[in-house]
Amino acid sequence: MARALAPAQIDVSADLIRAAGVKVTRGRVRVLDALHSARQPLSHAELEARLGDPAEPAMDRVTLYRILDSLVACGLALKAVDTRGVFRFSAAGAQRQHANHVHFRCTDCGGVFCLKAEPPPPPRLPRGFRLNEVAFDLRGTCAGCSLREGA
Amino acid sequence: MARALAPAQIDVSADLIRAAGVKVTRGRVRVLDALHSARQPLSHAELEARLGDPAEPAMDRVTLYRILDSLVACGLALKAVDTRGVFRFSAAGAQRQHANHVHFRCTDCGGVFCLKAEPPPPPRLPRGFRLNEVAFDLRGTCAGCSLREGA
DNA sequence: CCCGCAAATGCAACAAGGTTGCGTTTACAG
DNA sequence: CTGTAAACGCAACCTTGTTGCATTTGCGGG
Ligand SMILES: [Mn+2]
Ligand SMILES: [Mn+2]
Ligand SMILES: [Zn+2]
Ligand SMILES: [Zn+2]
Repeated sequence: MARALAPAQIDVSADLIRAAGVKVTRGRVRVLDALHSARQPLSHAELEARLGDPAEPAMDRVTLYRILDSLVACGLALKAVDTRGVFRFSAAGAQRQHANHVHFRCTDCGGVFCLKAEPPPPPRLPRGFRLNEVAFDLRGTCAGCSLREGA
Repeated sequence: MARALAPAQIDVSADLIRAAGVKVTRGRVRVLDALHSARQPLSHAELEARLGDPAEPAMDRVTLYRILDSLVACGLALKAVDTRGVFRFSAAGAQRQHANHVHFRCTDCGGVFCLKAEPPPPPRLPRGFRLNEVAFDLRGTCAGCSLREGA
């Protein structure tokens, strides 16, 4: 009861996981759902907080690490290190939606913020070079961290 | 005795440190020397190993962290995170020259190419955000790799 | 529907990298 | 030379991430 989800919408994550050839577990589905509904790459700690569903029995810290590793291994998630040296995870496929705008990376908390502006056109490349991706990243301190530390 | 150093060469690090407006200590001089003579950015662990001078009393782990922080704070060293999430330090001045132009990173061979173009002006930031650094990186395959693989 | 087994999970212990608190020592301005 | 703020050494602590092992679970095959 109280399970009001659009039938066409449920189990998208489960299907992806099955298609990737690994076991479909409650944990993997929850984590992949969280990654899909996130607007920026999430750290292990942020995921743990976001997964705090009172109904669910709160998954183990190590299990979350292993789930993330398995999602990366089968190509469903991407892993990258942030400015603080902490790993952040994002749903694969979601990265293309971040291709066309600028990102701000807080050197203090490691947070990633999507800005509205789109990246400027790339300069002319030397002969023979093939462009694949443009990364226009701004680094500094976010509003929260600036406040907290900024005297 | 046994102190055979070219007179013009000695104390360059000490002078830099003094000019930066912080106290000149044996530890800071040793670390800045090590950073200057390194060919790549060094991690805390690598520095600790490299500083294993039997004559000196082997500086404390925490002190090394604090020395590195102080060198970064006064602009004599740069701190960056590597792909494993570990901080690496380098003498400033070496990289300063790469601050004001665009880079192309070959995803195939890992090479970094400096382009002539300077990075475009950053977009307006949300309220409270403080900008420190702008990175405009292009990713793709360089001329050599494009040729070799480009069938 | 049930079984068996590999894969996944939970828990405890561990490890590396980094930070904090505090008493002692040291650089250096006056 | 002296006083003092800054730097140092040491112990304890924290966060992020990993490993070993016993228990549970997804799921293919009967
Ligand atoms: Mn984005
Ligand atoms: Mn350059
Ligand atoms: Zn921040
Ligand atoms: Zn290349």
